[in-house]
Amino acid sequence: MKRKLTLKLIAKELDVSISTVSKALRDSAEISEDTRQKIKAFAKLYNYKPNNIALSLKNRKTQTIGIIIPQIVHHFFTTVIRGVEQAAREHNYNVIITLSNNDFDKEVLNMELLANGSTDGFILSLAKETMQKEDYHHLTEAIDQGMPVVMFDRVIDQIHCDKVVVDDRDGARKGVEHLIKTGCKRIGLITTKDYMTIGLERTKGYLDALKLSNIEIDESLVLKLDNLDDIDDSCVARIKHFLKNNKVDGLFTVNEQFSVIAAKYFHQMDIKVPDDVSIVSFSDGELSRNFIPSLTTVNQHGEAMGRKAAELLIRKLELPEGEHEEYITSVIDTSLIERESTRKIK
Amino acid sequence: MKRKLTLKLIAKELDVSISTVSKALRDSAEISEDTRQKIKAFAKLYNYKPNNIALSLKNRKTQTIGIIIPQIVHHFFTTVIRGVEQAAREHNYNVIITLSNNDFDKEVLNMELLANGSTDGFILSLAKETMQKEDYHHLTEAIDQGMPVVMFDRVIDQIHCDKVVVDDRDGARKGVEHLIKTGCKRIGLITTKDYMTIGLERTKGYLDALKLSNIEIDESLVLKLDNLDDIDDSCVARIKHFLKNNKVDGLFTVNEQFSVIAAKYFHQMDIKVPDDVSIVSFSDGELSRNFIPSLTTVNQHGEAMGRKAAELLIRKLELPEGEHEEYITSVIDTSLIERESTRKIK
DNA sequence: TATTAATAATACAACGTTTTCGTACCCAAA
DNA sequence: TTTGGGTACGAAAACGTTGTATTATTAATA
Repeated sequence: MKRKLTLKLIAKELDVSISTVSKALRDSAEISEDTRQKIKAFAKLYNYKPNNIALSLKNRKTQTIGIIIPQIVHHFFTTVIRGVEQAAREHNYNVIITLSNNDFDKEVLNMELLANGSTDGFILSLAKETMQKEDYHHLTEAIDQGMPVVMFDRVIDQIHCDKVVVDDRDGARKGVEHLIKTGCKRIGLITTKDYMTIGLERTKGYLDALKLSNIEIDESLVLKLDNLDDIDDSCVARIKHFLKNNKVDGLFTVNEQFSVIAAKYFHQMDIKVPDDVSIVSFSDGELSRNFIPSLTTVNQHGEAMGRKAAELLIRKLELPEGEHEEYITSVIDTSLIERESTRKIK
Repeated sequence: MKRKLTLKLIAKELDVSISTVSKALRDSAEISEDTRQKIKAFAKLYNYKPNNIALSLKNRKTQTIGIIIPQIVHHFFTTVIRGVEQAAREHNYNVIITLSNNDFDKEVLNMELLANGSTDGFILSLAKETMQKEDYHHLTEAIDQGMPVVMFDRVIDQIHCDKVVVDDRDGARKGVEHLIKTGCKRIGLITTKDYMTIGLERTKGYLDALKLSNIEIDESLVLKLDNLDDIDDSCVARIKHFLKNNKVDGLFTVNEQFSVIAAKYFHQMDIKVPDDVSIVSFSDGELSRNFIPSLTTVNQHGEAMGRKAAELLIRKLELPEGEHEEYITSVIDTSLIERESTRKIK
């Protein structure tokens, strides 16, 4: 490991003081044209770059915002990140990302890493395990310490901070209503256990849609699974079992994966999509787009969420010291993307 | 923004010196049991956490390693990240990620962010645009400055640093040989333009396999596309056009997406996979696994790559000051995952 | 010639740590 | 009473910056 070039080193080399070097490089008028040029030339030659760590310490500001997300494979999170990065760039902030892998301990660790100096604030979506445990001490701690936090997507009410959520309930309603409009009568739902708030909300939307169309609710058509991110064999088995025992002509699932598993099952059983059964899933991703048939989905506008989250965060960051604003929960709308897994509306 | 608790604040509050607080918190024997307890209790109560920035500055070490990757949606990169994180954790390093989005400027920006203090070293895979431009000044600069760098996957020879690559050529050979073994005679290749080294290497592997089996090489069966990550309509059109004009009974593609596009076309044309045409793609991901039929792929062992990259980096980081070791290029093997898009070997 | 004003540079403190070195105090041994 | 040596703490430097205050030098004015 070589030693990096510092102001001190330059100063010594050119036989001037550190302050002189610093000022010359920042084009201060205090320094004579001569010395300034000399110093700048030297710095350029040896490629001097100020040390960010020192700057952060001095300014008590890092100009970076952190993102903590459970998983990165999801197309949705990718779009969120893009949104955050756009907004960040516009306001001259950098972005770094850490993954919790849906693991509680890792989430805590990452938060501590980001909260203890590396970032000015962060944006996070909770790990599944965290929601299961209902242990939010790391969050409240960070917030109490004055670290601005914005939660998105997987949000919980008990934590007081800015939030950006998608209108899960309404999105699910839209999706299910589309199934109804295209002629489905017996609509199944594959969702997650209720501790996942987004699953819960989407379930509500499903129920809303049925009620609005005066379709009787049949509890046996609802499957609540424990697993959201790591689809395993037992999960696949349960879905197949569910579909075998409950004939449906429409299916709404709270994520892509569930839909794909179902579609594979239908394909295997020679049940035609969308003729025999139509499918709509929440969350638009690569799978939905590329599947045969391509899947009709409820799109979450991740980029808009990311943007909004970053803007909320930056607004907090740039508040004058001591000032404080009310927390906002911003609701991002959804939209239906019609593809081949549903019939056309006549 | 509230002010965070510091040693100085604690010292003032308890009317001792900063040194005493620091020592007490680190359980120094110099401090009496009494004072130590008092200070620790106070720190705990108000949740004192040392400021990482200050520590980094003092120690001239951040204990974090950075990852710069072009895109995050790819399952492959996710597995690499996982590998890096595992190795990092074992050696007590943190990991932060930034995305270049295949954009040259962004790659440069991110490198500067990470190189100027935020990390002790980084692991990167080049952006497509960077390879196109062949402008590597940011890399050489960082390396010259003594920042340890490990490149993976998308690597170029001209840069001197540790590297972790997959045996692209051999992997492609394996894939194409599998097609040959299962009875394919006219095997097409969809690859990228030659500036993408990985595309080039995989093309070589394709040629190797044909030569080894004494199959004549037909240039018209090779399609070189300009686009690797952002599949657009023109890309889809070119693939369809290619497949329409060149009847093949086997197809090898350098990534999942190309295979999926081809498979969709075959489905549309009522060409059966694998009966009429078999498909093998490089890079195993979610798409391959979930497609109908699921795709036979050449798996890259991303996790192993990540691990290796992190280990190489950390080894460099922990080298005593001034010492220097030879650069290593580590080649990670591939393996074939047989699925439904190829026929069984008899 | 003495005073003032401008110019050009430097010293110093601060950001939050850790650590080395000092030092004040007390008690025992000489 | 002096010396020696623990014990318990504090002062200060260092990491790399920046900005304010200060000083030294020269030029212009009274």
